[in-house]
Amino acid sequence: MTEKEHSFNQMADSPRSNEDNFVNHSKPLRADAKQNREQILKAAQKIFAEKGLSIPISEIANQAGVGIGTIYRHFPTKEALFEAVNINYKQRLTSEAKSLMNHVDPGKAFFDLFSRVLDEGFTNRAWKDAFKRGTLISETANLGVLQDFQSAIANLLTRAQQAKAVREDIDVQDLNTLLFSLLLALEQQGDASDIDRFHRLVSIAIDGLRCKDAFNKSK
Amino acid sequence: MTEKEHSFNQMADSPRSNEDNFVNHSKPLRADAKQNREQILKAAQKIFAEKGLSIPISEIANQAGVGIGTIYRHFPTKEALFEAVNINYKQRLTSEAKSLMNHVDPGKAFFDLFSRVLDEGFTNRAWKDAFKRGTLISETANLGVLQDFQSAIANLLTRAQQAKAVREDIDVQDLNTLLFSLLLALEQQGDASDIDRFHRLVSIAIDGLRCKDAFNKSK
DNA sequence: ACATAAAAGGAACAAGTATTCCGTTTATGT
DNA sequence: ACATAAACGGAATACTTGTTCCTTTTATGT
Repeated sequence: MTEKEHSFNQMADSPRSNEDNFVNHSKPLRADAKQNREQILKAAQKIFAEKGLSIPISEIANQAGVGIGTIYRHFPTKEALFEAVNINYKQRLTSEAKSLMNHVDPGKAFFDLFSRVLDEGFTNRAWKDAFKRGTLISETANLGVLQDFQSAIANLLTRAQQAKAVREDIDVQDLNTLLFSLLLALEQQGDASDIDRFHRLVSIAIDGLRCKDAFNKSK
Repeated sequence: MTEKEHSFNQMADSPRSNEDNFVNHSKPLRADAKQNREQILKAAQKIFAEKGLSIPISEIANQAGVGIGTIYRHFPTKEALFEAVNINYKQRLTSEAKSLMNHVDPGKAFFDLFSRVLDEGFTNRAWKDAFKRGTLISETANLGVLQDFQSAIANLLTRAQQAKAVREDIDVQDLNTLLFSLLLALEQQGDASDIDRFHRLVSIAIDGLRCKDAFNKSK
């Protein structure tokens, strides 16, 4: 195994005390602390997007110009930091989805969102990894964001199906899995930057999703 | 990160001495050693297929009823063991591909192989992982097997394209990536056993791969 | 049976990295 | 300026898992 990839696992199984190990951002917050928090989020956003969930937390600390301890003061786990960063992407895409819900052409609206999600993933590794983990959001607190996202997609899918633009035998879960699989597709094979190949794959998926109406070629 | 998955990485960077640390299977081989070797391969085949490359080597040792040291006596690295197991799958599928090369219907031949590869991956996690790693085979010694496999697929693809059964803008690499992505698709989402969903995805891919001849719906 | 080289086994080691702990530094109100 | 709680930093800890090393066991030929 010559590969030099970073690890995915090994987050401690049961943190000994999550009590007040990190700031309970509910009331005050000292000036420098606030600034550091922002630096951490900015650094995390950048690095997670570039390298994905797998980079060591220490790199984010470096990039942010703070110590490891400081990160843990602000976020209880690496996971929590990851989510804090990713929730933005989700909200952005959700609002795009919502604005597409009233588009005159349900088919176009659907495929537009489909492409948007894929484009985001193509350039944003954090988004890919979030998809990869299944749980787009696990915090109970942010459950709403996930539900919004899912229901926006479901809505677009249903409308497109009713308009006979998308095959009717699939559900949101299928869609999710399909998106996921395409996002991961280019992770392998050396040049993950081959955008042409990526577009060809997306094109295959889109054609495959189209409603075949009546004229199905026999098997 | 509550997930309890096993690790993917962390194989030592540069083994200190691979000289004669393991048996140089070229001449003799004591009776018990031979038997153990087979036990190890059998166990590895089973466990890798079930759990993928990520299970700890110690589990294979347990399953095989031998010590860890014994495994390393036979195979220089975990990687080497994995390859020893996987080479079989590749040879099997390659011979299937070759026998399809003379099929009367190039389109059917192509899609049959396509499905076969996916079915194998659906039930065999080792195969999925092998795909995932990009390097289906890295040993120079076994390079031929990989080339056979690739060229068999390339042949089927080309014939299908010439017969206007498959869209012409894709190459073997695209195909590889597509297969890979579908194989990974179900790794996420709890029930990896949802064969119906899997078939729906494969169906989408197949429809997307079909040649659209002339009547392309406008965008 | 015996000698001996082959083989087995598994404790010890190496490495990567998330998380904790605690002594030191700093912002803030008085 | 000062006191003090808040925040910081990063070495130490914990834990996982591939690989090595060396002692003990065993097959095999005589």
